[in-house]
Amino acid sequence: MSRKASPTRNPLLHALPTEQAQARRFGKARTARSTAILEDYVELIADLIESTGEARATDIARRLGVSHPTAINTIARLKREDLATARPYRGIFLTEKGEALARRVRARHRLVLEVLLALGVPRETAEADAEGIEHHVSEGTLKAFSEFLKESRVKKAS
Amino acid sequence: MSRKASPTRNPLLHALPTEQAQARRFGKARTARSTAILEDYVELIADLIESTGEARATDIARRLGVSHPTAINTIARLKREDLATARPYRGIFLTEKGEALARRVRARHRLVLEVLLALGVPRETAEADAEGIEHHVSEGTLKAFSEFLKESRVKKAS
DNA sequence: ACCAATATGTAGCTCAAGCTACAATTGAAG
DNA sequence: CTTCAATTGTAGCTTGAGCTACATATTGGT
Repeated sequence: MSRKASPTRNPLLHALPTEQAQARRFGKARTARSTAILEDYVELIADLIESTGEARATDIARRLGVSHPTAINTIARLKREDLATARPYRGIFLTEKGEALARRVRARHRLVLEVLLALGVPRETAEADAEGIEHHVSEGTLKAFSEFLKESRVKKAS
Repeated sequence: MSRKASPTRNPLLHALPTEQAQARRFGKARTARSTAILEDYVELIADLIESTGEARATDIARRLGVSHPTAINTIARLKREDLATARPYRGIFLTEKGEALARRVRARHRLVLEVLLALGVPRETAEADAEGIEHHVSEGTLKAFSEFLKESRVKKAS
């Protein structure tokens, strides 16, 4: 095998991105993956507090479909990252930072869901896919999404 | 704290999904996250073989932005899952199963990218976000996406 | 034919996220 | 006020994905 530093051997058809560009993209995706779980928890905690008045570990675990120790471990990580607070046998609360993140995440989630629906994705499919997609939607894409929705609402109104 | 099995305490505003439904969705997202990496590797290997004639471990590592042992470990996982083959110091090849996955993944990737572009997302942003989003786009959503593209092409032609 | 650079492989670590099994605490109902 | 079911917490394991450091193999150039 060649020893040269990966010489792109071929002027090719649908050209690969440069190594650097591609590595940057994959890196972003990796970061998004690792924050996705924190975002899910924060969003869910906010939802639970808003709708039921409290966020309890078991409810979180059940809604995420994981065991309660898993939930507790991740909540510990939330505390480490200063996103949530919890004292033994009391409920879970969001810090200011956590609240701020929750607001951003929920707004993004709603927008992604609306776009999927506007594109004709069936409701249940859209709800499911949005759960995964949302974490990978950057500011730039969000912007385009809300523009698109604005337009498509105008069109519908006419 | 109550001992009752999470009684939804409140007839609420933008109602939470049921526990089961939500757990199902989060479960899907978790599965997607764990297969995302395999998909990335398979897609990249296919691209490398097509454009340079071979897929070498270092190139894969560099393009993913990870160390080469990480790449080698993951390639070992690909072998375990019967997606790729590799003999010591020879390049990496896809099995039939791997090729099939690569075809699906690349088609999905292209479609997601096109949709983002059609929605007005700037190219570089779209390329980056697609890398993360693609893994969470189900068949149903894909179908809607290709319908949408068909329509928007028709409109543009008029 | 050799040597040095590159590529590949191996060892051994960290961390996050999942799990099961068990212990401790709480609080509602009797 | 006791009891007991539910909740919460703890211990200890597995697996995947990342890393660094080191060892071995390959190969192009001299």
